Amino acid sequence: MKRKSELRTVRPTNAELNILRMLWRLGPSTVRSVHEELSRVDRNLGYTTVLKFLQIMLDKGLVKREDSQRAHVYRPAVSREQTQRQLTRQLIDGAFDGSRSQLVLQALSGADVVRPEELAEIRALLDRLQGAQNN
Amino acid sequence: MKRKSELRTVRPTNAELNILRMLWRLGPSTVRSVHEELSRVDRNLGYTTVLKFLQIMLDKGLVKREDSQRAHVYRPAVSREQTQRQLTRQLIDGAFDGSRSQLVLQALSGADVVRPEELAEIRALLDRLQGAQNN
DNA sequence: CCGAGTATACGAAGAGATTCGTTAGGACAT
DNA sequence: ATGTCCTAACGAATCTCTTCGTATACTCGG
Repeated sequence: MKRKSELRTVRPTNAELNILRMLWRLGPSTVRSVHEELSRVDRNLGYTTVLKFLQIMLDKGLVKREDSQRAHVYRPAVSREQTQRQLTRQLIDGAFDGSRSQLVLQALSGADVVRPEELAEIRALLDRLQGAQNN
Repeated sequence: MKRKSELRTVRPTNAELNILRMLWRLGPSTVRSVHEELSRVDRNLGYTTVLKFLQIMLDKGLVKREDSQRAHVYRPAVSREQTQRQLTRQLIDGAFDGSRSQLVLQALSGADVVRPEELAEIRALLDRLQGAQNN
């Protein structure tokens, strides 16, 4: 069976997200590479399990693959940012009644350390938002 | 069967989260009330489906119930804030490589409108964070 | 050519999530 | 007492997620 029509991007499951994280970090990779990397975190995770997931994800359109070589090479078909947006939106809708800023408050209030550059970046965004609203 | 030992709070599933949202909004409610409210959003959602979920959630420790009346009254056993913390942490770990501020940036950058009070609150938090780090 | 090693493909088991149909019991008006 | 209406309880079907075992096929050194 070939991949489905995918009008919208499919939400990755937890296990799929673990694999996507690796692909985003490693770039195009064989099943073996992904498996080895994942094994660092999760010992006893089978090779064929990872293979199966990549096949499923290919079918869902979450990854692409180059199969001209014997060992197929997989790469993400969705960007990290796109996925972050998607999941963040779902969290906001599901648990924060649609309020972005409530999520921001929640995330910040739990922080103990934030790098200065990030603080600055956040402030810059706030300034832009405020500017946009005052005009 | 009575509820399990629950050392840690169980992660609510999507469907369970929908019901929790209603309970947080409505306060203690009968199955019927919850069902009616949910029906506004999701037509064709069976009454016994909601009932079943509430029973499952009772078993998981996500809700409590008062069954002295014929129509049992359910209320949340987990707070909205607690659940928001839990889910936010999972999102941060799963999709943002553990970086809180990256989530904040993501959430803010998608925003078009943020209420002034919230902006102020966010700034206040930023100030506190910055102060804590400079000392 | 053959066997060891490494790949993919496939199917299926087991757990969890979601959704109801059906059953049975209480309340109450007739 | 009986039928109607509401309620909870239960079991089960279906779907999705997660994980492998097994089969099969390619590659390369001897």
